[in-house]
This record gives sequence, structure tokens and C-alpha cells, in this order.
Amino acid sequence: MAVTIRDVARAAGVSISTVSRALAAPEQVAEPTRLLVQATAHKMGYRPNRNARSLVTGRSNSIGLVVPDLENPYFGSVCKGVQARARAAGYAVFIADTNEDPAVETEIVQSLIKQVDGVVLCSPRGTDAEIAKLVTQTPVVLANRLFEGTPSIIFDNGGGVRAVLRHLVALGHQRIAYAGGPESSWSNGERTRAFTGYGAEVAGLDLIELGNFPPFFSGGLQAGDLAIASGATAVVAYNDIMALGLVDRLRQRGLSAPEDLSVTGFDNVAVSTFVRPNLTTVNLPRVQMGRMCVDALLELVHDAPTAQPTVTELPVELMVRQSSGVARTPVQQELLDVDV
Amino acid sequence: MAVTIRDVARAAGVSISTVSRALAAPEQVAEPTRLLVQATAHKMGYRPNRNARSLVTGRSNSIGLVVPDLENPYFGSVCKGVQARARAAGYAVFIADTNEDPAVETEIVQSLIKQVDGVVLCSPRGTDAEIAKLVTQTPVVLANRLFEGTPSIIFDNGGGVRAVLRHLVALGHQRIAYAGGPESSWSNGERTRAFTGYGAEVAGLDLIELGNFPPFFSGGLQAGDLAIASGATAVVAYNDIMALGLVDRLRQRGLSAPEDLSVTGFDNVAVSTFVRPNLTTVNLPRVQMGRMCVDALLELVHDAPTAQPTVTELPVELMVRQSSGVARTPVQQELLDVDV
DNA sequence: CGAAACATCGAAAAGGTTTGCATCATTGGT
DNA sequence: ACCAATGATGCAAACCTTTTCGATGTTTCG
Repeated sequence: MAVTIRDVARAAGVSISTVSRALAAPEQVAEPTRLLVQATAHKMGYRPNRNARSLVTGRSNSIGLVVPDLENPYFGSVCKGVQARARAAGYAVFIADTNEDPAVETEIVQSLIKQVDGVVLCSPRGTDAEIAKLVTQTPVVLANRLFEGTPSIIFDNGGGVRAVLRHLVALGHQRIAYAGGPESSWSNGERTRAFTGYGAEVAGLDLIELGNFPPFFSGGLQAGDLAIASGATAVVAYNDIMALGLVDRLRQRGLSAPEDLSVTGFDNVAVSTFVRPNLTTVNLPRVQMGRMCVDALLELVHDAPTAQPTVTELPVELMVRQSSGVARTPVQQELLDVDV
Repeated sequence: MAVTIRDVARAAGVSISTVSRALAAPEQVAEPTRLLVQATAHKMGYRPNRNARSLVTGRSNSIGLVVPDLENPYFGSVCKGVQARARAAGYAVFIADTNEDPAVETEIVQSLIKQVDGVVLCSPRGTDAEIAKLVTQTPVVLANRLFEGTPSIIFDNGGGVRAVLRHLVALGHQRIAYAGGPESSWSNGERTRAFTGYGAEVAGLDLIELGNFPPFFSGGLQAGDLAIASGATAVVAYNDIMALGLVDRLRQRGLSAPEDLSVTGFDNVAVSTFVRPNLTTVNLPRVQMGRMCVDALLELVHDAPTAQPTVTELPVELMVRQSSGVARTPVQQELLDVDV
């Protein structure tokens, strides 16, 4: 059915090996032969069987991409970057959605390993032990997660949080709350740490952790009431969707952002500019993260022994928009005075 | 390095073929042997080399998924469905993002063909001729597009539009505008046709086409002014994001939905419930679409000769929310009277 | 002119799996 | 007790390619 290298060889009157070389390593075969072979191959529409090639070379020219949830636009962006860069490098991309389930994650990765040259693990939910086991089996690059000895691409979460806080402080906020994401999330840990750490850097701040919430709209609704009750004048949300929920809960309670409470998000997902008030948030270069993951992975695949694992921290950018404003002075601050 | 079928065979004290059968065709091997082999294979962490398998069977057990834009949550959902179902069936998924570019689309599909058993083409932007050529080369299932002789999964666009219009008419709207999406979009064609067609079904309606707009927030902003100028009391937008833009433009002009103008969307993307007013829209079961694409494709791959191409129309659901309300009677209708 | 280096190409192995066919044992029927 | 049928398992070919190694013929240099 399909035309094989054998057919080409016969048609061109040369050996199989010559055909292989004429196409893969042209400099190793004499000009006339090379031209003949290339012409015949092209005329017959010959395409090397990638499976056969992979079987002998041990390389598949494809990579795996594992994400927790394909429906989440956050990961969609990363996927886009990964796919684009991989394609440019001649690699195909296997995609896997773990449904946020660590068990599925390990299982799915295991089944991928055999058919790819390496894996990009995006925001992995698995334990360190699981990752440790994985990295012994195949080249791995981590996104949004650190693991000793494995190349990682991460965002400057700390820088983002500090930029937000600096911005809020400049607006006169002193009592600021943080509405956290999932406890198991690595980036939430980073952001929480940066948040509380900022208290030591800047004197006179009153930083409140509201707790951990599901990183969805509903989580923001929950956090909203706590934020109001906390007496804070500004809330930093773990991500944009939560910030949206927060803003909405404020409105439900007859309050509004930024007049009564400043609200900030994280991620800068598209929707943050589609709503009123536009969300002040931190832009994360997600597509670029995808691209860099591929770069790091291919480097690992090719120069495996020499390359030393590095962690790349991508710069983030504060996007000041409408949901943050000057701290309100009235009621709440007076209450605070009473408190003291 | 990796554990092969040979290792398992040696460890279990059986032949290679027995191992192969014990795992792939368990009914062909005696109970005790089967259990022994399965146990050893599992213990050793044996995973069949898919390349070797594909080489001999001629099947890759993987499918290709081609989408216009991975960053678009619409396609993210479809991807999720495709991936989940494919995985359940033991198939891996190659993903490809065409960047909405027809040229890239054909190019990328061609490079995929040789390494997959079939392709799911989601909302293809290419011409019919390109699709015609493609379907001769590999099993193909189309999503959001019809092509003679090729299985397709589509949404009941017409039903969705009619449901929206029925809803608006019930609210007293008579002069209704449609803000179209890209001219080249198949589903926009369907929706436009249903929109204009509804005028014939229901007497006394005044249906206005505002034109074609980019299916983004910016497109909605553009359409907003035209909608206001049209004197319509309700606008049906091609999709949710445009509807968001429309609502925002209304607000910028000092108007609001649904008081001054009812606005409806299409797709029911997550964000449509995160905004005020919540968007009245049409829910499309996108994840299910992904699943059904895989079902159709695998059927095609397995029973190729017998199966006759079918088009499956997925039911949609009108989600009535806040952005649509009773038609306003004042100013605009009086102006209309003058007009007549 | 001879030998060594080189350029070119072919033969053959290797890669891991599936599967048709052969073999062997067991069972049931006569 | 023998034969046929059935069931379980092993043998070996085949899938298509890359790549090592060696063979052959050619050039270069001393």
C-alpha cells in the first residue's frame, strides 16, 4: 500500500542504505546518486515510516504535554506556546489532561513515556516522590513547580505579589487581605509566602490571610464576605476568577470595587478586561512559559549529559486597572481606631 | 534500559508470544499462565513499545486533533472531551493549533496524517476542496462543519437561534438585530440563516443584520453602536464574548442591558455567569462534542467499510439569565412610529 | 609505482512487537 | 484403545528503518 524505502531503492537501482542516507545524510552520498534517489523518492511520494524510524533510533520526535485541566484558559495558553514551539522544532505534541487528579497524572505520564522523547509537566499536582520517580525515566521539564535537579520554568510569583502590595500601599491601603487558592498549589504557597513576607519589609502594614478557597468564582464569593468582615480596605485574590467572584459578592452586599474595597487578581486572563470594573491584576506570560518549556526540554533531550538543570523565572507585570483605587477613609478605619 | 516483552517472557518462564497474548488477548491463554504473566508484567512495570506495535499492526493507536486556537476556551472544552474519550479507548491524542490559518491547517494536517489513525478536525477554516483532498488520505471527523460523505458533529445552531428569538419575542421584542461573527465561519452562516429564516416563520418581526464582526470583545464594541443606531430593542450576538463587548459598549454610551437593550450570546462560556448582567445565552455541549467526535472517528477507523457517514446534531439549551428582559416601550418605539 | 587514505555504497543486524502456523497435550467420542 | 478435535503454547517471520561495518574502487602522496 504505502511506498517504503525498499520500493524507492528498487526503483532507483540502489541499496536501501543508500536511499536512507541520500535523504537523511546527503553529504555521505555522491552527487549523481543523491539526485537520482531524491528525485525517485519525491516522485513516488515516499515518506519514511516514523514508527520504524523511532524503533531503531529510539527517538520519536514528539513530546508529551501534561496539564491539569484543558478547559482552564490558563493552561490553554501554555498549550499554545508548547505546541507552537514544538512544531517549529519538528516535534509533535501528545496532550494529556489529568483532571486535576494526581493519580491520573502518574498513570497518564507513565503511558506517555514510551512514546515521547520528553515530557512537559504543567502545574503538576503529584507529590515530590512521584516526580522524583518520573524524572528518572524520561527527560522532564516542570512548569509552575520546583523540583531539585529538574529544569523548571516558573513565574516570579513573589515579585508579582510585591508589585501588587506596593501598588496598594501607594494607594493608602494598610490593612490588606489575601484570599488564597488551593492549599496544595505550589504557586499559592509562593504567593502566600510573599504576602506575609511583605509585612517584614514594610512597616505599619496589617496583613490578613483569609484562608484557602477553591480557585473558582465560588471561592471568590466565599472570600468576599470574609474580606468585608476583616475590615481590610483591599483584597489580593489568588487568581482573576476568584477576584471576579469577590467583586460580585461585594456588589451583592451593596458594596463596590474599588470604592469600598480594592480587589486585585492574578493571571491576567482575557476576561479580566471584559468586566466592570476591569481587574487590576498581574500578567503572567503563559504562552512564553510554554515556549520556554519546550526549549528547555529539547535542550535536555539533545545535550542530556552536559546541560545542568536550571530554573527560569519569568518576569511578571502588574496591570493597573479599575478594580483598585485609593483606600477609603470612612467607617472601617474609624472602627479600626476603636479596635486599637 | 526499558523493560521489554522479552524480559517479561524470561522472568515468567514463557515465550514472547504468550506474553503478548496474555496482555492483548487474555482469552487465548490459560488461566494460570495468564495470571502469572500479568503479574510479572505489572511487577516489572512493562509497557509495550507502541512504535514496535504500530510497525507490525499498521495502527498507531493515536488520533490527531486539530483546532484553530488553543487559547480559546471554546476549543479547550472540545479538547477536553476528545482527550478524555480517546484515553478511555486507549488512544493518545496529538494536538495541533492552526492559529486560525487555513494554510497552516492543511500543512499541519498533512504532517499529522502519517502518525495517526484518524483526525478530528475542529471548526476547520479550510476550503471544501482542501477537506475533500484530506478525507481521501485518512479517516476524518468534522466538528462544526459539514462536508458531504464525512461524519460530522455539529450543534443545533438553528434551534439555538430560534430559541433565543422565541424568548425575545415572548418578552415583547419586535425589532431584533443580529451581530454576526466571521463571514467565513460555518456556524455563523447557520445562525444567520436561522435568524433571517425566523422572519418567515413569525409574522410582524423586524429582523436586522448588523453585519460581520470579529468574534471578540472588540467586535462586540463595534456592533454595540450599530445596534443602538438600528433602533432594535434586542441584539443577538454571534457569541458570548461579543455579547460582553456589546453590553460594555452600551454602558459606555450610558445605556444598560437589559433595560435599554436586551443582549444575548452564544456558547455559554464560563465567564457568561461571572459578569453583570449575567448573559442570556445558548449552551453548547462542547465537551460532549469532543467525546462524540472520538466515538465517530473510532467507529470509522474500526469498521471503515460498513459505517455510513452520519451527521450528528447535538441539542443546545437556552440559558435565560439577566441580560435579556422585556422590551422597552418608550423612546425608540415612538421613533419607529414616526419612521412609519 | 605501491601503499595508504578516502569516497562510495551494500550487506546485514537490530529494534520490540504481533500473528500465522506448527507443535504438543489433553479430552471426548467411538 | 485409538482418533479427532480442541486448547495452550512456542517458533519464526514480518513490519520498515537506521546504522555499523566491511567491501570495493578511486585518489593521493611518498
